Amino acid sequence: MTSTLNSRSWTTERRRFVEAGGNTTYACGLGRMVGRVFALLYLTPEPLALEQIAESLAVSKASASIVVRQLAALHAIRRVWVPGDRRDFYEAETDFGVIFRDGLMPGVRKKLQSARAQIERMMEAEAASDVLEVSLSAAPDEATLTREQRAELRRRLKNARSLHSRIDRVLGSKLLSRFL
Amino acid sequence: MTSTLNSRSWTTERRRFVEAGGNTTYACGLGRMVGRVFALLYLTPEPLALEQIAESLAVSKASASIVVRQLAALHAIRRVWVPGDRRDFYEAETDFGVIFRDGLMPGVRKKLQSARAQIERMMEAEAASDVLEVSLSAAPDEATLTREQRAELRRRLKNARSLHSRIDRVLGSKLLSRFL
DNA sequence: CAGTCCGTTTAGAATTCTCTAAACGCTGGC
DNA sequence: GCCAGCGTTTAGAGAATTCTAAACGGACTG
Repeated sequence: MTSTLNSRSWTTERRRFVEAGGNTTYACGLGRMVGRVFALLYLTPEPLALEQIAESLAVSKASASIVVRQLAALHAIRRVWVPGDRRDFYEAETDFGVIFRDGLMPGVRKKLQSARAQIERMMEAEAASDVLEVSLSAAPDEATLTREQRAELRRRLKNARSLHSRIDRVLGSKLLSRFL
Repeated sequence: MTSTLNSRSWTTERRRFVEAGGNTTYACGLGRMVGRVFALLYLTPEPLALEQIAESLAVSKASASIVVRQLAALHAIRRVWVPGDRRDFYEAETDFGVIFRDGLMPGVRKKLQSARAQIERMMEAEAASDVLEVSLSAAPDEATLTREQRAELRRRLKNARSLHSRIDRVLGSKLLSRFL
C-alpha cells in the first residue's frame, strides 16, 4: 500500500525547502549546493544515487559528486550500499548532534585556534616593540601611540583572547552537543 | 611621552591580524573587507577617518564607505565625532556582547525564523497531500512513498522544527549574551 | 556665492567563485 | 580481454560577487 505525494503544493514546497537549505549554507560560508543537496536528501527517506541527486536539482553529475563528498566529510550524509546496484547511494544524517559534533565542530575549532594563535603573535609583537621604545622615529608616517593607547591595545588583545578561550571551551563541552 | 611601534615584526603581525579578521568574516558569509576593517579599527585605539581606513588597507574610499556602513549596522563599529574635523571617524566596538546581542543576533534569528516557517509549510504540504492519497498516479515519475517512508518524513520534519526551536530559545536567552 | 572637502552612488571593470562538458580511470560482468 | 556503467578529474565557460573610478550632492568656509 503506497500513497502518492504529487499535489502541486508539495512539489512547490519541496523546491522552496531545498532552496532555503541552500540559502542557509550559503549564509554560513559554504556553497549553496551543499545545502540544497542536504535538504533534498533530508526530505527523501530512501537513499538516492548520485545521478538522481543531480537530476533532481538540475545540475551536472560533476557538481553533485563534489558536493556529495563535502557533505560526507561533514558527516552530514552517509554513503550507503544497496545490494545488487553498483552505484553509490546517499542518505541524510538525521542526527544533527552527529553533524555538529563530528562534522562541523572540528573545522570550527581549528579556525578558532588559528585565530587565537594570531592574537597571541600580535601580543608578542606588541610586547617586543617595547624595547625599541622611543627609538628615533625614522619613518614619520609610522603609527605613534601614547602610553595610554598602548595600554588600551593590550587590554583589547587580552579581551579578544579571553573571548576565544571561552568560545572554545563551550564548543568543546559535551553540554552543547548533547543539546542538539 | 610617546612610544613608537615600528618594528618589522609589529607591522607584519598587524597585517596578518587584519587578514585573519578578513578570513574569519569571510568564513561566516560576510565579505573579507568587513573583517579587515574591523580588525584594523580594533588594533587602533584612536578613531580613524574613512580615508585613513581606505589607505591603510589599500582599497578605494568607495569600498571602505560601504563596508563601514555594514559594520555600523552590525554595531561592530561606532561613528564618532572629532571636534574641529568635518570628517567622520570610526572606532571599534570593543564589547563583543554588544556586537553579538545588538548586531548579529537579530539577523541570525530572523533567518532562523524564516527557515522554521519553511519547515512548517513543508509539514502542511505533506499533511495536505494526505487527502489525495492513492490518487491515480498520473505522473509515472512522481515520487511515491510507502506509508513508513511518509512517517519517517514527518519524523524528520518534526525533528528539524524542534532543533530550530531549541536554537532560537538559546539564542534569545540572556545567558548567551552575558557569556560573551 | 564660489570653491573645497567629504561621503555616497553607480555603472562597469576585474576578480573570484561555480558549474559544466568531456576525457579519464576503475570496476564488474560477459 | 573487452565493453558498459559509474564516479572523478580538469580545463574552460559562465555567473556572481567585489572593487574601482568618476560623477554627484550636500555642507562648511572664505
